[in-house]
Amino acid sequence: MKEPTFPDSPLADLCRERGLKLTGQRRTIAFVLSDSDDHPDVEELYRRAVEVDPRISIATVYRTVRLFEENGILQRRDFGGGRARYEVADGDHGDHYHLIDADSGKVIEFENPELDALLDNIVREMGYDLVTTRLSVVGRRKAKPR
Amino acid sequence: MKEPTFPDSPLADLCRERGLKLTGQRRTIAFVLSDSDDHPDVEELYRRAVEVDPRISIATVYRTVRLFEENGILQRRDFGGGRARYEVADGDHGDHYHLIDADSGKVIEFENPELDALLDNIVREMGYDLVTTRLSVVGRRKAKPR
DNA sequence: TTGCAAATGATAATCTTTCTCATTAATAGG
DNA sequence: CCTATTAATGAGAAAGATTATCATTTGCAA
Repeated sequence: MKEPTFPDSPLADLCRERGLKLTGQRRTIAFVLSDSDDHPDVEELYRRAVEVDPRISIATVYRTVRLFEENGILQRRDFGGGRARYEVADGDHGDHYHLIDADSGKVIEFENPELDALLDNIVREMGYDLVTTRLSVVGRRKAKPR
Repeated sequence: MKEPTFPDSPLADLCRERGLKLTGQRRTIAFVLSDSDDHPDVEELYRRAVEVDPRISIATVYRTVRLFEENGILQRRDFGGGRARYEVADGDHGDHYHLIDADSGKVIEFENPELDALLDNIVREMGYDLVTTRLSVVGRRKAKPR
């Protein structure tokens, strides 16, 4: 059986750095994730992974995605629709947020330092340190963009 | 069989106002919801509803909760843990948000007009009208509150 | 009060995710 | 480089949450 060849992805390196065993499947999944700039669910990740290496099972995708989330490599998102979706975790810099088009369901990412700061403040004043922010706003395209 | 007697709740009125048929079960569920100030999941709602009127099935709770959500009476929340949780929808005034204790999982509600305004602004500048905000911040209690 | 469309109850079916367990593979040490 | 050990994987079963089915019941308008 032939091993598919592709370079180690940034996420694969991250995986090794965290002391996780870098198996072929994890290498593949990490590659696929590094290559994605959207928010795939597990089914979709599995589809993409199989393209790269058919010797992979959906159970492993579930396992890997969970492992990566526990290790801060991935973040799980819920945009409705019943299945969890994943994206590469933000670095130490600013978080990013999601605007969901109420009609099309399309997900638009945005950043906003002012929002970062305000949230940090609010949480601190309540006596907590901010760990994660899960924010998605649902919006409807304005009828008359001026 | 005896009908349980209790007054129409605010949510029951809302239900009628929206032109939804006010069945005994919906009246019961609305009552239970009006009486709750937490974020019960369907199982928990079912438990509370059965207390009031045992002639109710969990299927109906699922159906009602979905109906109420579609009609803007309830909002569905995801705090992790695999099941959807529900709360009475905010009025036209300010939204409210959730701080989740990272260690205990406890949900703490808060409001913040500044945050309302900022989100509204951000979304407007992206060409959208804000429909709903889903925000929960996960925080960890500070070790040394000064 | 009656008729009918809609809602309900009980349970089957579906969908997503996790678990089980026999097999396979990664890695440290020789 | 080879081997042993320990963890990861594959395939499918199982679990958990939610939705669908269909015969029966009920709200509500006429």
